[in-house]
Amino acid sequence: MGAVRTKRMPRAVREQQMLDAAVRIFGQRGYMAASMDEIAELAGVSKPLVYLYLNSKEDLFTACIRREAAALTAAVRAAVRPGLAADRQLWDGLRAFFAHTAEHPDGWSVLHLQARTHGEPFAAEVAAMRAEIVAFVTRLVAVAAREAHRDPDLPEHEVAGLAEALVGAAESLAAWANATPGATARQAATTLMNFAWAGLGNLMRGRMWTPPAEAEPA
Amino acid sequence: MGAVRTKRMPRAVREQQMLDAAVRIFGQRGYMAASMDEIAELAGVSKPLVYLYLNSKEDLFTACIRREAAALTAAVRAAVRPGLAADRQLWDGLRAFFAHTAEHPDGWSVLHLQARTHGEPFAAEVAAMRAEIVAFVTRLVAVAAREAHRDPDLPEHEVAGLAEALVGAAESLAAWANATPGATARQAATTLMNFAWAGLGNLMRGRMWTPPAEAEPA
Amino acid sequence: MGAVRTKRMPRAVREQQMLDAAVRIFGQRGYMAASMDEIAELAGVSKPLVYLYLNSKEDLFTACIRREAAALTAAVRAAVRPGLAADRQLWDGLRAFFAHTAEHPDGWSVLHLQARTHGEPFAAEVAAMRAEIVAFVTRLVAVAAREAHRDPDLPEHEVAGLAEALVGAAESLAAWANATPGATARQAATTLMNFAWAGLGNLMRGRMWTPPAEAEPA
Amino acid sequence: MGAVRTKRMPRAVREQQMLDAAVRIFGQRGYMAASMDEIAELAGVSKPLVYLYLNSKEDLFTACIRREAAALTAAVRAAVRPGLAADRQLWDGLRAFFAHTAEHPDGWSVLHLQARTHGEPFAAEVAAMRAEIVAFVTRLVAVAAREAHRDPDLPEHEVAGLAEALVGAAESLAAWANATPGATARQAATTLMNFAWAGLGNLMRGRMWTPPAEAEPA
DNA sequence: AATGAATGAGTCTTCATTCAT
DNA sequence: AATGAATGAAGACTCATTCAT
Repeated sequence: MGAVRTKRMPRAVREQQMLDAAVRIFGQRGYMAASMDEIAELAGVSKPLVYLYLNSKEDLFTACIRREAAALTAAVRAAVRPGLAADRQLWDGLRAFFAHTAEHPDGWSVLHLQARTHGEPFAAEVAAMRAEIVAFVTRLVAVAAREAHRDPDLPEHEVAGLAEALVGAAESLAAWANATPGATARQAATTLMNFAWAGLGNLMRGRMWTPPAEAEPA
Repeated sequence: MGAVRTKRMPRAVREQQMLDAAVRIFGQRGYMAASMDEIAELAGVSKPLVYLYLNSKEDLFTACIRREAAALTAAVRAAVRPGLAADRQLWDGLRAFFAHTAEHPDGWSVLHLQARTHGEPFAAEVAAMRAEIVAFVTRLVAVAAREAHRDPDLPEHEVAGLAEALVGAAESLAAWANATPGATARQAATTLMNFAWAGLGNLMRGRMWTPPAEAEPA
Repeated sequence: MGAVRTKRMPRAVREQQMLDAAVRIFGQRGYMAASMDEIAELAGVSKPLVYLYLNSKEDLFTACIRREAAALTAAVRAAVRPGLAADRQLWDGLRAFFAHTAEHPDGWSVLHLQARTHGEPFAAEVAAMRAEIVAFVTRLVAVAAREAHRDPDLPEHEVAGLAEALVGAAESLAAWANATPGATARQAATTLMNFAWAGLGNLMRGRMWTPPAEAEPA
Repeated sequence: MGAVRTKRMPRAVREQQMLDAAVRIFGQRGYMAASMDEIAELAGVSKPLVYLYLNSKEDLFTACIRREAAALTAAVRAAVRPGLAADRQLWDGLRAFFAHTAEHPDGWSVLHLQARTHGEPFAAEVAAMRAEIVAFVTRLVAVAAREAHRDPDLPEHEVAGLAEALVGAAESLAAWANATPGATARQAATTLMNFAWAGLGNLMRGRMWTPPAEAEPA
């Protein structure tokens, strides 16, 4: 079942094989349920070699997270052309995001599910990547506001919430798109653009939804 | 740290104590990392008693999921008054949702993070609850469409995607609101209503965002 | 599955119910694998009552062995009429033995298998019963020798070995007869009489089998 | 009490050490009462190594049964020379059998007592070996019948019962010889030959023991 | 006469990790 | 560059046994 035990490879190559195996196992079993034995076997190496190159289970998991985070952000970045209109940038980024997560379900599981389920060492790693993405989205919103000639009155933390909601919706849709047979990356992106961009547009034009006045005790 | 060992309680009471402890440990450590020893100690009972009443780690986890799912849906249902306008219903539901998750972070962690990270027995349990909520949201969207005199042309699976995105955004915001110091349930709900309802409103009026025509090879 | 929980019975009756259950469980699962829980449930009583009446697992097992041993020897004794010819006595005893073991397979399992598999406290109990039976057989052999007018030159320990072999063969045939569909107690007894009595007869008449002279080193 | 912890041995050697220890513990304590801890300590290894090589308690026990069964049949087979007369073959086989069981009491306990006391996985293993031995004895009886010019009228299942009785008697005598201080393998074999061969001889010549005619109701 | 509530101690099993080559 | 041999530590689960009523 494990990869054929090919002998004598340069370190860099072996490391990638190990990370490939680890991402697959971690993504499918979860961090705790994954066993170093299984990873080593799938990688086609002996366990001591895994330890020699990657030190420990924690380090190995961290390396997986970093590699997959880098791959995901790289995919998104490559798809976005800074010169274009804000909505076009968002659209391109979303499509790249959905496409990448669909093509790398184990990597996405590692980032979205597994890493967040286990304490600080790992969650922080993903938080960093997520912050980068949220920042990117926030920039787009700002640009859009400028394009719409809106006074920059949208309160700071309101924008943060919006970006958070958008990213959260995207993450959720990624899982949904992966699980739903007919759904494609393009459809998911369209749905989200409809849902989000229109809402954002309204906000830009100052049309906000107003909560009902309540006479609440307590 | 463990609860004081109070002696001789009726079974029903002890079971709740155990579930309380289990939700806390599972929520904080995750399913695999949680140890039955720790749960028993926190519950103030011996391990055999936990097994006598709850059978196994799996069954205990399932019981936690069920209890927390029931509590969450009950909280939301109690807040929504069916006679009111659709946006008001959504608003009330969202506030209850954010308030409940904020007050029960471990329960929310169990439902949102831990249960989904581990295979079918558990994920299915949460999926059932989620389906219920998505159905509720979908109904509201339908009502809104009727109120807006829109022809029921919104394609079926488009609506499913929208509801999915809305729920996903809400889930994401819940985590964000819990982690961000100044954020309150009310704010999170406001942000989401602005983001979502306005977008939905546009859709209802037929103003959709159109993807750019592309000349894509392959 | 357990007996119906009938309330308030005199102690003697309850004890028999418990022993019935215990013999069944011990006979089927073995001493170690049997659990007091299962025994109590099958007996239709709570566990503390079992302990109140029978003290401990060891004592319970010993009580089972004693009861079943007594029942078996009683059955054999009842079948044998001391006045008759030796071969007739053996024949009657064997038939009773095979019949009883066939009717009480769990009891026989307790005596023949389970009790011998676990250390001294229990093995001794069965050894006592077995000694009684061997003594009975030995007496019959002596009678037969007298009837055949043989000088009582058969060496003491040779007789012991013979009786041992006969009893061993009987025990073995009991298991075989229980496991073999068509076999009856009568057939098993006939086979054994043919096998044994003829051999004994020869011995009585001084026709022994002589081992080949060997020039063995070491 | 545990063997000295000798370091770094090839797997095959370690496995034998483990089996040695396991046979001893299983033979003395029984399958259930034996603890993997004790076996590992007696073998002079850590418990994980036992699991690494032998997988589980069940597998370890099965391995013990197989090894001891193979050793016993090998010992008997080596002693029997097919060209010789039937009684000589039986005599040689019996002596080898008694000698082997006397020299390997724990192995014999595993085969005769422990393996049969626990359910199908193990009992079947021993049954196979026993069947082989019974078949061997049956062949000898057939040869003897031919040598005695007897018409092959002995009914099939009568022969089966006879072989069963003979083997059972041998098994029983083995335990008796082991437990009785003065008894030797040679004596046990002599006793059994006298007991059995003479009886068989009579049968061959058609002198069977006839059960008394009975007027049995039902 | 009888039981619901409770536990100390032990069992099998697995895992991350290292040493010697 | 790579591995066969080995283990300390821990985790899920069970069991015989006892209180308090």
